[in-house]
Amino acid sequence: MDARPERFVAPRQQGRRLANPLARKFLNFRQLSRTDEEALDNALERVQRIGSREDIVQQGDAPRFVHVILEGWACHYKHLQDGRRQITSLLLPGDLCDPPMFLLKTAGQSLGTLTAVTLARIPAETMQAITTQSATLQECFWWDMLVRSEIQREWTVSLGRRTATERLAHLFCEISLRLKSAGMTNGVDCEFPVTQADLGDAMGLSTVHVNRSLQELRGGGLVGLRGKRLRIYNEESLRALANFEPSYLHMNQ
Amino acid sequence: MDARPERFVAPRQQGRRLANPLARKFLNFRQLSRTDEEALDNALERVQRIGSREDIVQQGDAPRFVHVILEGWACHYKHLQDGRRQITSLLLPGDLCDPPMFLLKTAGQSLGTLTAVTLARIPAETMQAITTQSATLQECFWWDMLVRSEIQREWTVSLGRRTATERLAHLFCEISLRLKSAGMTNGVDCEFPVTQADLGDAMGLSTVHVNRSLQELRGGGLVGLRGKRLRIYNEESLRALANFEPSYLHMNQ
DNA sequence: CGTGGGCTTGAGCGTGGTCAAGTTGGGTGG
DNA sequence: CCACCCAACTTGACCACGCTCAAGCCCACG
Repeated sequence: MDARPERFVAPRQQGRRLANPLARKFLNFRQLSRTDEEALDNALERVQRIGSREDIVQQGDAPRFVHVILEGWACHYKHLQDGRRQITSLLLPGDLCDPPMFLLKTAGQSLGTLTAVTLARIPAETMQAITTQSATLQECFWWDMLVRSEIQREWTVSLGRRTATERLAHLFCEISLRLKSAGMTNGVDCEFPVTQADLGDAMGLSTVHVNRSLQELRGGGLVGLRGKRLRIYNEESLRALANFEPSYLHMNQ
Repeated sequence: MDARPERFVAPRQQGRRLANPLARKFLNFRQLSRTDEEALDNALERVQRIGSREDIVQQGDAPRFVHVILEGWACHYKHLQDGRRQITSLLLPGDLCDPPMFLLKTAGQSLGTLTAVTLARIPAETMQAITTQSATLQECFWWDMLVRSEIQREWTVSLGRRTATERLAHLFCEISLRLKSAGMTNGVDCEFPVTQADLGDAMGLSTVHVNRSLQELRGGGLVGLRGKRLRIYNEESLRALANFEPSYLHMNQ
């Protein structure tokens, strides 16, 4: 795990200030004052790179930071003792990994990377500080938490009541939209660096069945998934198949 | 829906102040000052009674209140258009139904009762007020949200990777503990006013299969479930079967 | 050029679903 | 207090979605 501490510097582009990925996400909910934005920039510290398939937080650890993904994908997961694994959430660039978890004494689930990841973190005290200083930021963190919770609920619906193909279709719709809000796709073509085994662990399916369901989606001309890229050929049909209602993601309020 | 507005009055018992169910729950996390406790008592307003199987909030509604269950059971759920239903969470006495959801423009899922329910509510403005006035209360609400989120994650694990019997066993362990923390059971015998159909909708199973799995648990001498009461005969085996690790509920920190 | 991780395919099986018919029992009205 | 009724529960027969095991394939990487 080659960590190399350095302060986060929000990239600037074409003269226009490009918000850091977290600020960018919050903009879906609220305008941020210059002060808020700076507070947020300063809060992110110790940018570090972590390899693929490594743990950032392990089950039982005492949480001391809020992590933010800058690049790469990660996930929360849990192992049962006989080896079964369930991925409970997927974390994309710009995502907060563990909103004020340090209010809890121990992390309930592990947080691991799916690809190489660049991440920043906010120490508990900083979190406390910026959150008491700015009511807006406080609401932003709440908002983020509420949205993740909606996503989690929707996963519950998928795992409980959707068929294998529906689940995958629904997940593709969700991820595509989330990446779009992070400015990482035009909605047609995006990175999707997740193995079929991972997909299975996320959607409660076996690898084999993921593969076959994927073929069904491909066969219907709905999506393409090759070489870590997802292509959505027919978004309308995909959404119809998945019964996808984007409102739960609460984008562009 | 016979609503009869009245202010919430915390019951007193044997000289010792008995906290309102919300305060009581928060005590799992933090001591509350007298001021905090009073603020909380005053925040709860318009106690009302709602019949069984009615909606408190419907999908798409604009949230304006945080509801607190005083008596009875409720649930969040979602219908798919072909009639499939998934219950995404179970709400017990003392539970907050929708933490600061009014930060979101619309409710993603419906909130309905499973039994007759007595509930109080906190208006958005009050929520704002008590939360800015007391850092402790603010943390309490965060804590509650984080715990619900852990529960939600554990459901994801159940639906994704546990067998039917394991799911039910795990749920029984969870509910029993949650009721215990609400002071509503000694850990052996508790109310369980949920039909097998509801259980199926919660755990992603058909009613028929719930029934058969239940018989398996009964046959093993682990639990009894009759007449809206749950009896846990052999907690140890039940937990072992379910692979139940109570830490995710973060009780008695 | 070789190797291993990830993907694909096939065959057989099992958990859990569906459909349909009873049975039980709590709650209501006579 | 009993009779009735309907919702909830139970059982059986059959079926299918998705799992397991096993083998082979592809291709990115060293």
